[in-house]
Amino acid sequence: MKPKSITLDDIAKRLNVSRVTVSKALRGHPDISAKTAEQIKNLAKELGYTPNYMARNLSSKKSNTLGLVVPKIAHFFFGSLIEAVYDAAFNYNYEIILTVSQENEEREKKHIQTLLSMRVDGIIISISEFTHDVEIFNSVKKMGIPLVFVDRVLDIPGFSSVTVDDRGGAFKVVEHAIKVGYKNIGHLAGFKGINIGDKRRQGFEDALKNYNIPLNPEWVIEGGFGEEDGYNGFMKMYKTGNLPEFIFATTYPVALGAYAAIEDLGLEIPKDIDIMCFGNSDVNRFISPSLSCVNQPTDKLGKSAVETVIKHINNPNMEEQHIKIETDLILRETCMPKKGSIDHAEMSI
Amino acid sequence: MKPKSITLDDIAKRLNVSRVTVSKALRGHPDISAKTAEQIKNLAKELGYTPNYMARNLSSKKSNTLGLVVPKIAHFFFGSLIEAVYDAAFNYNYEIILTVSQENEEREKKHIQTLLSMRVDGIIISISEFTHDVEIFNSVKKMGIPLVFVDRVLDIPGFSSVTVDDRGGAFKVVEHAIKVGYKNIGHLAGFKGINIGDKRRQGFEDALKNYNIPLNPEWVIEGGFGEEDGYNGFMKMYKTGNLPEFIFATTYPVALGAYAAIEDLGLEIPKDIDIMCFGNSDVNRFISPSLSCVNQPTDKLGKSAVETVIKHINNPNMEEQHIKIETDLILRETCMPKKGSIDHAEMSI
DNA sequence: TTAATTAAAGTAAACGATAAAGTTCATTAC
DNA sequence: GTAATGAACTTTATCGTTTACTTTAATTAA
Repeated sequence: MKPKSITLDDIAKRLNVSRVTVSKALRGHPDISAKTAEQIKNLAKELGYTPNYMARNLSSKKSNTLGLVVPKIAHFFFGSLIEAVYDAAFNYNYEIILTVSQENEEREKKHIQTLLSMRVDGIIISISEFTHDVEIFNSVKKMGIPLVFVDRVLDIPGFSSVTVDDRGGAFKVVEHAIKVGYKNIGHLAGFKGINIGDKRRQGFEDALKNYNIPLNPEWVIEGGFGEEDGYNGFMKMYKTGNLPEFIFATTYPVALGAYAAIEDLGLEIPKDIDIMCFGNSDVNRFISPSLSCVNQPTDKLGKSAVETVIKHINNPNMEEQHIKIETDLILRETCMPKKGSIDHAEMSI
Repeated sequence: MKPKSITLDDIAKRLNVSRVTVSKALRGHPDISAKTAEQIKNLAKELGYTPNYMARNLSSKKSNTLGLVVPKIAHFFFGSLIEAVYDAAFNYNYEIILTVSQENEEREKKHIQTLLSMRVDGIIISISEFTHDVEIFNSVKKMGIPLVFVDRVLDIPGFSSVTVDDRGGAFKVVEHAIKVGYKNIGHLAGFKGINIGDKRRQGFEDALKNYNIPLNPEWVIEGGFGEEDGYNGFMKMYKTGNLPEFIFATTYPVALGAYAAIEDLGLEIPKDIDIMCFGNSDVNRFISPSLSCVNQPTDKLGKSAVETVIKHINNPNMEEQHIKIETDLILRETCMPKKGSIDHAEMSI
């Protein structure tokens, strides 16, 4: 039924050499003479030999594989991040095993277990919104598998991380709004207890403080990172009867939710309320008015994360590193000193 | 240095039973008494035993793993499709190995090779725009690994496929436009030689024929599936000095490119030119005017693809199946009989 | 000439599991 | 009372590689 696949032994027998000779030849080991190596390679190709990585990895105790855990895929930021990680891994000759937690701590835990069982050489993870349990990460450490956090990190010692400068990016946004002339500034904030929520809020507060602008607690709404959160958050703020002039949204879906609420309320951007957010996306460019934001360079994030795990793999004693990637503002039609139009020069994808 | 991980033998020795007893106990095999099984499970947990899938798979010749090959990730359609495949696989207890071809035939080939070497139990693939070489697919078949095409298929015998009804979906769009009252209808078409290009164009042509509307060849521009293609395609059409009233874009990025061109030309949608496209996205909802389209139900596509490979795996003699998923129109502000507004009820993500 | 070196293999063991085929002892059947 | 059955294990073989040693014969050094 299922055709038995060609093994090293099959090739060895036909050529009257040993299994090991074939193995070495195929891997370009210098032990083997050019002539023999060529014969072997030719026959391997002819027979359609396909190496069995399970056997190889079992024997060599190396899988050349990196595990990647993300909360979701169909999201601009994570989509780009994943793509960047794949690209970088490809260049270093590593395979990626991607798993998706769907923002679910249990599922995340299960995925990490699976990756460990697959004996990946290292793990890159962006944790779910709800991840608090540290235990699984300690098991990872116990097994001696390097793990690095990317973007969404858990603050536990012994692990490297690669993040964007969330605080700095948020600071930039609010500073920009202040320079544009706004004094009444609100924040649709993310959850507390996760770095992207905390640090962005911190940047928001720091910027206000830095420019001596009072913080109105009614203008800071804590919630999740999705569209509904933005919609509900804005509605909640509106119901206080007192809106700020400008809102800093903690993610772009939150901003989009706010857009929807604003339209439903018959308000106008930027006349009645202006807005910027953390994180770029397709929609930011195309929505009207196009949405200014602070950009997280996903390519750098992904590349750096891959490089960091690989360093840990090659040097098990390396100390933890905490890499911060700088953000940059992307200015579009919202929060503009003077009105412009969509900049088609930034067209991409 | 690297802590040696716990094996079945370690557990077996401590409990003075055989390795196999431990293996069976951990897998819930009925051979083992409840008492022994519990002891074993407890010790396994205590020691932090992590099964080694490489060894397991090598021995059992089953990996419980599906390979997935897609052209890109950071694209609404593929993002959703991937998520759907992961979800479905999760429910069937299969792991997914995702690889990304970046629309590159060579890379795609390499990835398939890797998946074969990993001994995945089956492969799901959406081919790149440029894939023509059939050879690699025949090697897959020779190895007896089931492969099913999803969305973008290669027309070769012996493989199952799951696609949306591209022709039918395109037909629906054009039919809708005709019913709205348009008679001068153009098409920003995709490449020939790939099903999504050919079938969508076919649906376009069929609809015109069906309603006795002449086809103006100047209004059919062939190109790729990206934003630039849409931009350039529209510009090309514009330069003929004769625009249709309505354009059917073969993908949503093509439509977005057209939007950009239309704005650059100082034209207005839908007054000067109306438009719909094949494929939904976030941006479709948020762009102004919001973009009507025919939706590809990615959840059904993904689920069906997974189910089909698994059927092949469990029944190696099963004949090829060609599953077509029906599409549905999503009507927004473009190509509307009467003007409406963004329907926030369809908010998601 | 003889010992040391080297190139090109080969041999044996190990990697960590599972599958298939025993073994043992207590029950049950008749 | 003896054979058949079944529960609960054990033994042995195998999966397809790689790793770490050997071996062999030829080459080089002194």
